[in-house]
Amino acid sequence: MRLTTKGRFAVTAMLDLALREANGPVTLAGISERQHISLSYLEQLFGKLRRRELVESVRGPGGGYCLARVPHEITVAEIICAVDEPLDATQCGGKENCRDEHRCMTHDLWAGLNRTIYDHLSAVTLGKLIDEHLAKQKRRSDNAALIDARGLKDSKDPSGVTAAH
Amino acid sequence: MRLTTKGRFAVTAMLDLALREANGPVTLAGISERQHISLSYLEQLFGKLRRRELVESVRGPGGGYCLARVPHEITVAEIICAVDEPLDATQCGGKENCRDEHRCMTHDLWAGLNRTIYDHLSAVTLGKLIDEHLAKQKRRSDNAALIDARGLKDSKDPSGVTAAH
DNA sequence: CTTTTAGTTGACTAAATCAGTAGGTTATTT
DNA sequence: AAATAACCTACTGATTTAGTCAACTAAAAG
Repeated sequence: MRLTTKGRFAVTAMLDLALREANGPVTLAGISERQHISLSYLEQLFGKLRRRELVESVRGPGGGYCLARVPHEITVAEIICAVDEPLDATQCGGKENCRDEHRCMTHDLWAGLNRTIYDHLSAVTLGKLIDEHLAKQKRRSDNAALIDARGLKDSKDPSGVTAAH
Repeated sequence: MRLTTKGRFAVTAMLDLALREANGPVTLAGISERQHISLSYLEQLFGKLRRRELVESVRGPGGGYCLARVPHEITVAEIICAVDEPLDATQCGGKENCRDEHRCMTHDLWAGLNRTIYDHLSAVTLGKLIDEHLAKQKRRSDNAALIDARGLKDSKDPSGVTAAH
């Protein structure tokens, strides 16, 4: 399992999608605007996410993407694996080539390490991230209500998921 | 924290070093041969490892590298961080640029994820890896002794850390 | 003192990946 | 028919990866 910005972009985009899909399909153009990720790059990422059946697409006007499963059944590990092409941790390239007496020393080492990281990221679902995000939202708005007791709210972005640069 | 083959090479090399340093300094040429990592690439990696004070060098004949600390005090996280240049997880580049109402959505997400992975890899020390490796060695040799009760041993590599391609 | 060993440094390279651009096509709604 | 938005391919510049090459310094052995 490899960890780069690519996977992070994908998780960010999926989180944006998850937070908004209640109102129907979410367009990539919208995600692109809110999260400041280029549209074409998103198209590439969502092509992979769709092929891995993490999202479903709806074409035409009013179309966009929806999650293919409920947020609590989509893990961060799945998202990252979908977009980051695999990394052959062992230089023997998987398992076949180690044909000396014992497998190359790093084999079990990396297999174990990969497992560890993968398990950890598998324990984190989109649903969990949403819950955390909303909890934070709530804390913030409670706080704001306390400080500014009058509450002059005219927010056009009630979900509060617009990226701040 | 980023995870690529570069960090894995470094950990592999450090493990080879740790398993052999009892007999004095270990040369990069030796590690190169055993683990099939190019000498020049190892030189680059060990330059960084030395600057981060994870290893110490001894020049001249009989020289090579030693661990700067005991194996149980060197973590996999340290090794990876030493060779992999850092990855600004949040596209706002750390913490300054998020100057809208709230920080960019991914900020806490990635900060938390980074922390998680880092903590996990910080819990794994070279010493631990050595113990696991030796335990595996022992199981294997016990097994071999059972199967081949005569024991025709003329191994030139008692440590058994030579990479199998 | 010379030679050999082995680390140290810097410049350079081919290949791969990252992030994005451009330009088109298909499907669906209005 | 026009507009929308997914889908697809090819291309690009920048960075990273993994590695080569060459010159240098420090220390030991002869």
